Amino acid sequence: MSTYAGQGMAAAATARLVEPPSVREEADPLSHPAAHEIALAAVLHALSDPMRLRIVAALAVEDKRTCKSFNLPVTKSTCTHHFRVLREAGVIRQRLEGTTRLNSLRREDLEARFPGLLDSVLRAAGVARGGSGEAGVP
Amino acid sequence: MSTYAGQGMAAAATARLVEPPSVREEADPLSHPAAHEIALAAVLHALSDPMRLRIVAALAVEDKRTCKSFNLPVTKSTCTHHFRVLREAGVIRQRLEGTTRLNSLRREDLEARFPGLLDSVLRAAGVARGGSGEAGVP
DNA sequence: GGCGGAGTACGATGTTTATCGAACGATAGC
DNA sequence: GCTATCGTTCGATAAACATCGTACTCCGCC
Repeated sequence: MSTYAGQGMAAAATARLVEPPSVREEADPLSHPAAHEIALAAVLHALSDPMRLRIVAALAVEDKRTCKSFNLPVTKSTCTHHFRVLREAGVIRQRLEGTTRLNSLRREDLEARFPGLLDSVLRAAGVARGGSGEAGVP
Repeated sequence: MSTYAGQGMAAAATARLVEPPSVREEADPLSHPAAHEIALAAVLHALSDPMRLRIVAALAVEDKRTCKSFNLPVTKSTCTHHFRVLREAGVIRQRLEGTTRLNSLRREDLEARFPGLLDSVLRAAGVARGGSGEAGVP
C-alpha cells in the first residue's frame, strides 16, 4: 500500500501550553493539515477502513464527541491509531478538553477542498437522507 | 488493513468457452461483483491508491481502453494487480477482446449504488468540469 | 497529594498490500 | 507452425497497516 501518515510518523509536538483548554483551537498541540494540504488519496484511504468510516458516519450525525463516546469494538491504542489517521488525513479536527479529545468533522474544509465528496460518502454509508447502503449510524 | 479482494483470493473461473470473444460480456470468464454486491469500503480502498485513481480518471475521460494503453509507470504484473483490485471492487468492467482486456467504468452501476460518489471523486481528482485538485488526466 | 479516567507512545505481532521478475497461456498475424 | 503481443500467475520482497498490551502523561475531582 502507498505510504501515508501512519504509525512511526513524527508525532505532534508534545509541548504543553499553560493556557486553559479551549482558549483557541490553535492552542492545542495536535497538528492538522491545512485545508489546501488535504490529499484526496489520504482522505479516501482514511475512509476506506470500516472502523474509521463508522467514526465519520457517527460524527455526521452528532458532531463534537470524545474518543471514548464512540464505544468502538477495539482497544484504546487502536482507537488512537484510527483517530490519528483521520486527523492527519484532514477528515476530522481534534481539540483538547481536559483529558478528552473533542472530535469533529472538518465539513467546510472538506467541502471546499473536494465539493460533494464527504456528502456522497456519507450517503453511501447510509447517513443522511436517502442513504440505502450499510448501516453506519451508531 | 481490512481484508479485501486481493492477491491470493480465488481466481476467476478459468473454464474457456468455445464461443468467439465479445459474443456477450457475460461470456468472458472475468468475474465482476453484481451491482448490489459492491461494497463502499472496497470502492474507497480501490480509489485510495494513486495508480488506480489515475486509471479511473483516465477512463472517465476516455472509456473502453486496454491495459497497455494507460502507459502506467509500473510493470505488467503490477498493472494486472491494480486492474484486478478495481474490477473486484466493482469500479471497472473488463471484457476480453483477443489478447487484450477492454476496461470501462461501471458508471451506471456505481451511480445507482452510491449516487454522486464517483462523480465527486473524479471532480476531486481534477477530472470533469470544475475540477481543481491534482491533475489526473493522462 | 492521591486517585481515577482519557488518551498516548512504544514495541510487538500478524496480515495486507504494492512491487517485481520469470515463466506461461491465449490470441492474432503471417 | 512460428512469432509477437497482451496479460496472467506464481513466488518473492519490502513496506504499510491494524491490532494489541504495557507503561506512561495529563487532567479533573476529592
